[in-house]
Amino acid sequence: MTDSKTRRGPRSREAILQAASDLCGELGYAAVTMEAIAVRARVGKPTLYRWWPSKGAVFLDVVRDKIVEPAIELPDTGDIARDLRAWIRGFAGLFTDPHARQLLVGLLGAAQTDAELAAMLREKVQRPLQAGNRRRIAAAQAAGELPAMDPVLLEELLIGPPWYRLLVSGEPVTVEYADALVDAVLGRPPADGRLAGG
Amino acid sequence: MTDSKTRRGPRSREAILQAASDLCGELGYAAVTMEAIAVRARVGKPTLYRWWPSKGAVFLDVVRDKIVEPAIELPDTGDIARDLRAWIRGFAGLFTDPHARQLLVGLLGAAQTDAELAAMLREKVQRPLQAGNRRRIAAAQAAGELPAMDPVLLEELLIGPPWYRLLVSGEPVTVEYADALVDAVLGRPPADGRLAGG
DNA sequence: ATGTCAAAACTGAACGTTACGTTTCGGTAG
DNA sequence: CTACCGAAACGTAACGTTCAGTTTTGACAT
Repeated sequence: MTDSKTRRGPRSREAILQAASDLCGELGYAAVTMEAIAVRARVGKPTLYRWWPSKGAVFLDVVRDKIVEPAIELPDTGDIARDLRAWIRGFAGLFTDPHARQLLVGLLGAAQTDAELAAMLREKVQRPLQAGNRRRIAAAQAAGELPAMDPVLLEELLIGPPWYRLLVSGEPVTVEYADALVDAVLGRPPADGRLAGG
Repeated sequence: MTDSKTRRGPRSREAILQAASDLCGELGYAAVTMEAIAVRARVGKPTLYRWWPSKGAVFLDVVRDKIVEPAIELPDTGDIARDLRAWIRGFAGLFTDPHARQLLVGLLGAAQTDAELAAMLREKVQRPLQAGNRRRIAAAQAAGELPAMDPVLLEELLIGPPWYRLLVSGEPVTVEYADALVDAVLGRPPADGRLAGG
């Protein structure tokens, strides 16, 4: 029903997403309006609303296309420790880049008061990544390479703290933090040997 | 400097915070407006803006008075494992209660696009709690009761995942989840013995 | 203690502004 | 000719401020 073949997407999808992304970099997420996106993209407002029901929906696609898909997937080189480290470092890089940070924080903030948007965010961005990640973690656990616990919990021990820093505490998510986090969850001693006797 | 003795606060602070809290429960955070708060509290709009610069600022005080202070402090009974469990269970209870959830999620969402509000949130709510918690964790580590790692990281391993569930994944934060989380961070085996073989 | 008074702060209404989401109109391309 | 699209205009809603007119407050005089 929704649409299958002959449906043509918005003619200037790229221009619109680029305009939104640029405006967010220039003004910050909150100050971007649908009107401004339309003007910048040389598109009529009705066209914009035809394909995206809200500003949040536009930025959902911006984030999906330009941010998440290239950057946030648990790799699989066979060495789980290395892969987890690379994965969490990916979050760190994303959460540190000012532009990506603006986009993510603004979008997540909007999703907190827009259930529609939150649902789309989970379905279109989160869920597709989740399945693969958890399978990979469970396999490594079965091979005895990771601590035995609910794979979901293990995943959240790794990505929860960076998200917490991004959305709650505002502390920076550095590469060093990412590495310390992975080491802690893998049960390794702190890299600098501090408190080794505990 | 700000004011010392004869400064009188808003005459009907209680009525205003109560009105905001009630409206949030009835309509959801996003649908609450400053106008509606003023009407409900039988207060003029100028008075409202006189004491709170924005809707977010009002809800910051709501959350601080009614939610956070009574519920989110790491207790100190001498048994650190028990205390951590009670602490994280407190988060679970808060994140599960629909009213508290509305308030917290709405406020945090607004803080993502309002730097002023985010700063107040950290200063007035987060920072006061943080210091005590970290001291308590560090002391327990010194006594060998907790794994040796940066106390900040240990704290974030415990509260990061619940916040992640609240603000990102939307998964429920149950008491069982809280307990499993504490057990995992303390290095205990899963309570139900599942996956015990690794 | 009680009555009086000026200053402060309040309520309620109205205002201009801004962005929303929709509708209408005129031009263009197939 | 027809269908679509950009531009402009529209009504709605909430913003944050301004303006009377009224009530509360604390000080002082009786």
